[in-house]
Amino acid sequence: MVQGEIPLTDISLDSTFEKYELKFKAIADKKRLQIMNILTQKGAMCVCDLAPLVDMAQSKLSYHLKILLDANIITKETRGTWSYYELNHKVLNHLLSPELCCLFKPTC
Amino acid sequence: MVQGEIPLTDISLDSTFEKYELKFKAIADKKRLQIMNILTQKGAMCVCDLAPLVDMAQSKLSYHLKILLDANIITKETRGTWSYYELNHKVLNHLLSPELCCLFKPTC
DNA sequence: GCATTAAATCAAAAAAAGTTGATTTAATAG
DNA sequence: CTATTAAATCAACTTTTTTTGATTTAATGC
Repeated sequence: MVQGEIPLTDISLDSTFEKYELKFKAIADKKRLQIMNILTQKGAMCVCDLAPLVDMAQSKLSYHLKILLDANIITKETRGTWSYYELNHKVLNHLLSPELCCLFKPTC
Repeated sequence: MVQGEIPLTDISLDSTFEKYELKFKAIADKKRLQIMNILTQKGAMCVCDLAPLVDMAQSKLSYHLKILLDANIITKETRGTWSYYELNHKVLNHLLSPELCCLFKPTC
């Protein structure tokens, strides 16, 4: 492509699509939606307390939490030996319809 | 599990999560988001006209369109030898935030 | 009928995502 | 310092998804 003809709009759309691919991939999983739902009910939780609730081995759960964390769907706060994970409502509200967001609000 | 102790709520949540897994998986892909964006601009399109725009072989494009169609993100109407695909705005509006839906509206 | 075009489908291969059990890192308590 | 617990990471493996090129199905025009 000749200089000066770079389609700036397409490039930014492309990185927009990449951004949402990451986020939608993170929530495009039954188990991760279940994790999100439990975090909705319980607020912040550590891996060791979450594992029995979702019936997952620790390493598997850490793997799924990392995917949600990398997509900014959840946040992490480490206190001592524990890591507490929590839903990132701001990002979810930006992403999902109000109707769907209700799935991730304790009051709905 | 003993009869009568079936957790109805969890079962329905489970099928809810499965439903959204399918839908989010469909849109959790850069190429499919690009297809959706082009359908936003152009309205209904047939495979043969869409293929060069997204720079994809016919079989590959048909594969991705089928995934979007199965998730009800797009609709299909066959006229003669042609199949016209179109965005399903109703489903998208239910799924995505108004902010995000703008990505898939020609007027935004 | 035959040739042409559109699009779906198929099977094999490649790539990506998820699972498993073990190991590592790091904080805490004794 | 040692033992214990929490959680991340790793490597091998399995499963799922995507890609590719070829084939099939079906509609149209001659």
